[in-house]
Amino acid sequence: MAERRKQFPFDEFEPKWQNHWEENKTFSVPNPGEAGFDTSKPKYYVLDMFPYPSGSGLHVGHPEGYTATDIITRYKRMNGFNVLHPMGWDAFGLPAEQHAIKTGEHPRINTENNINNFRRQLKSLGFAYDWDREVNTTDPAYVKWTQWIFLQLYNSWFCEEENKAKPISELEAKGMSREEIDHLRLAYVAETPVNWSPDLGTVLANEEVEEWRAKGHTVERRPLRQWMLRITAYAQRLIDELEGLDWPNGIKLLQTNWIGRSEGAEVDFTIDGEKVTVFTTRPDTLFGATYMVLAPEHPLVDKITTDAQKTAVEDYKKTCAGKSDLERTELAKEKSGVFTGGFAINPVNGEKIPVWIADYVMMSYGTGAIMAVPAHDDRDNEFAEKFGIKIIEVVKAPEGNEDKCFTGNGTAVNSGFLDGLSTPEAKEKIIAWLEEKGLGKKTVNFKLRDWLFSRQRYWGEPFPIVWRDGNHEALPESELPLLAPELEDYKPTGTPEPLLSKATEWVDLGDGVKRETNTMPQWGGSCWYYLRYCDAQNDSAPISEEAEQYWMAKNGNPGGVDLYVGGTEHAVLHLLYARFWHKVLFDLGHVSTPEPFQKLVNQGLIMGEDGQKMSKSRGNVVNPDEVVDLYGADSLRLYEMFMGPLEQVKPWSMKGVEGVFRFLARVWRLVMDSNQEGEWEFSSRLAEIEPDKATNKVVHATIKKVGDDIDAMSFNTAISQMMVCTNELTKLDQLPVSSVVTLLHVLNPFAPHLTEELNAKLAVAFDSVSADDLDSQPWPEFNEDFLIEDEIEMVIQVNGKVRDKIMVPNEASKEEVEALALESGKVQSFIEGLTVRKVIVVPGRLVNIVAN
RNA sequence: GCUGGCGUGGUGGAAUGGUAGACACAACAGACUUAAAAUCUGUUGGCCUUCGAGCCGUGCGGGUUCAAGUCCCGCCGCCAGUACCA
Repeated sequence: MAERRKQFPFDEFEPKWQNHWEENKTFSVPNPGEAGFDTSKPKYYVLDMFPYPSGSGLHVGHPEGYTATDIITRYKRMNGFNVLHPMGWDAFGLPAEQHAIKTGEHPRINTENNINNFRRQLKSLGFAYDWDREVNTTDPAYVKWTQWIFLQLYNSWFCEEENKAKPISELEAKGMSREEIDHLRLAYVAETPVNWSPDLGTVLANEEVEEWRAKGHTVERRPLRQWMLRITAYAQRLIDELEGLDWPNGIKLLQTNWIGRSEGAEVDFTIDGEKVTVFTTRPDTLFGATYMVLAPEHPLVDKITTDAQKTAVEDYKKTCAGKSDLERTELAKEKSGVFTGGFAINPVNGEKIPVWIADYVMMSYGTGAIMAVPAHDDRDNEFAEKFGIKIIEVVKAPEGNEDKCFTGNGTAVNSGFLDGLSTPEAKEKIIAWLEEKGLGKKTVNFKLRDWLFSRQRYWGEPFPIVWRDGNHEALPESELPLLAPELEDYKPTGTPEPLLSKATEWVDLGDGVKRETNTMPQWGGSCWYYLRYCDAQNDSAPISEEAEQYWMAKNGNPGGVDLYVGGTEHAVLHLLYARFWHKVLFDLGHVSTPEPFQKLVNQGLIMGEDGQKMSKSRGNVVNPDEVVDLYGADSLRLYEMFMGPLEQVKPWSMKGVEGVFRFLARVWRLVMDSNQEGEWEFSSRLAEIEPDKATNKVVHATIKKVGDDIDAMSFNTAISQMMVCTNELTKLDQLPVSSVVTLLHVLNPFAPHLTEELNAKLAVAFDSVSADDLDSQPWPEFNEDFLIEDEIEMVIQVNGKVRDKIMVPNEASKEEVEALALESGKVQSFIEGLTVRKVIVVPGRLVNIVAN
């Protein structure tokens, strides 16, 4: 480690101010009805995506978003808002369970240790969190309400007519049977194929598979009985209600595509008198369907396969079943399939077309059967060419299109009564025709699948469910939280039997009643933590009505949280799941907004100095503790904001940290100098004098720009303006105290320790300086008058090229400016012999003389 | 393949259609110092120069405009996400 050269004593005053904030609970904010709550202030809710407290501690990527929200928090406080800015821990998770398997120690212990380390690190950065509202998803008091919300889902169904969730009790009142009701619940049990890892002892979400495989674990595909959440019921609302949110377009698009709405039609074909329904987005190409493909798992396959094809079909089905979805796509370079021997009848023209099975058709989407139109679908085209199936053109491409297989909109041909119609017209007409004949109907399909919600882990919320006579039953609210019992060992069972099944006493309730042994995934706790922060200590409800209505108030927008900052990795998972839960809670009347997060900002990844993604194996990971030790928390905060735009991916540079460190040292030296003995004393340049014009100008321009830039979350440019201001002040022989204090004010949200320290020192020596902490004082106002200059420099262009610069009086009219410009000697030499055609004057900026 | 995003000095980056390169890093030169560090000052896109200036320059090729890094069209490259979704 390099020798520390202390240019200012950050290692003394940073811990001092952190203790001061902690002791005074400076950043704790009361709820409505509590002592000290100021009803006159508007609210502002600034939220960070809470971290998983991993064993390796904070990464420099964490403080990037956290510093951004911290600046906003401090700035909004200074502008008169009640600001809610909390932090907590997404603490369930596989790593803690892995640790438990290795050591036999309860995962809670490891989790607590990691949380303590994370909390210490965050506090060492001086963030303005309200630590009284700290939330931990593994805390029994929190688990209780996660399970309570699950029961809300369990006890609800989705009413299609009203397009919202409603209580199950309504169905019971109608006299519906238990079986009918169980088919409608938002939380239900179903047998589905899942990613099962025997050595991890759990199923994994699709997106988790790669990560664990890379670490050497095996993952296989097998059908299991699982808890599912009916997120598909909300598919349309999850798309439509993105509309009013202030989110990056890319994220909205990602969610929209993930949900994957496609409009089309279901069309009924017949095979040996048996009806087969296909889904297509291009019903207008029905005349071009030259074969049909069924998914290998399609229930009709066995029925229609002829004896001659039986062996081939059976073999093909076996090959497909042995492949995971992943392998199925990895090996997807070449189309494969087998003819069943059966023929389907095309309802539009009575033609007999061969029926194939192929793995490019998925049982899980649409109807698991397609009509193949090789002339106008790339996949069908590839397949037909490989197997020599007829290709009939039924859409004429627009003039000039040379595509081998045209998939766009054109004009219908070879299509009987559709001929001559444009694609949209043809779609409409054929759908009307099918509906009239009872051969099909307009349909909407979504890619989104219901959410597989159970895991076989230990370290997760147990389901508050018991089984009696083969039926599931909810635990009464009074029995929550239901906590997992301690286990002798946490080793996986090796079978898909959940780990909790080892706790036989806990599971077996007598009389044949048994507990559900699956646990919830980590997403459960993170789906509603932003609500819990509003009322973190409440033990009679997840959140009180009053707290919800204040902190999650709409203020004219659909979302309750005013600003949510975090990484893009949660674009479709957490952000979709949380929206879904929120909508259910909204439908049931527990929350007052249809959306949880109004404004979303994604911070960009911080790369290593080598431009590669930071990773232990590359050895390019930067530890924030080390940076704080060498340069202080303010330097780390400031550097992360100065690197570039928040949303952008950018590489770390220790030299860059030194740069902002030098800047903070310059600010320090505005106030403090070191004397012969090396002790700090007040700078002799400081004086309680009126700033001159130039000083006022730069200081007030800084107030304005920093405020505007914080609003726009353009922190890097705000910092550069403060650097400009500091450089100007450094040049002065006599330094007005008021100007220095103003600079400290605007710098405070960025570098709170240094600025509070200097302000406190100045307050002792100068009567004009308030002894109050900067964070409790209002944001300084700028005076527009100071920004106006008597003379402004204007650029003179001839034919768009800069030829001269002149000073003109501020109040000069366009005509006067034009005259002055034309008088310029340099301009004269460039327009000599030319005719001036036009003169454009942009007030305060430039003059462009057009001549030829 | 598809969908997004992005291409500006040696580097990170700045620029309501209006002076391209703010601010910072690195580099070089100088001041201070016995010396180094720290600090301060200056230079730093390229070409050319008679030292006044001039010419070129924001991935490439076109276009719109008095004026384009910025808007439009067509390419090329990089990054991210996604993948047989009918």
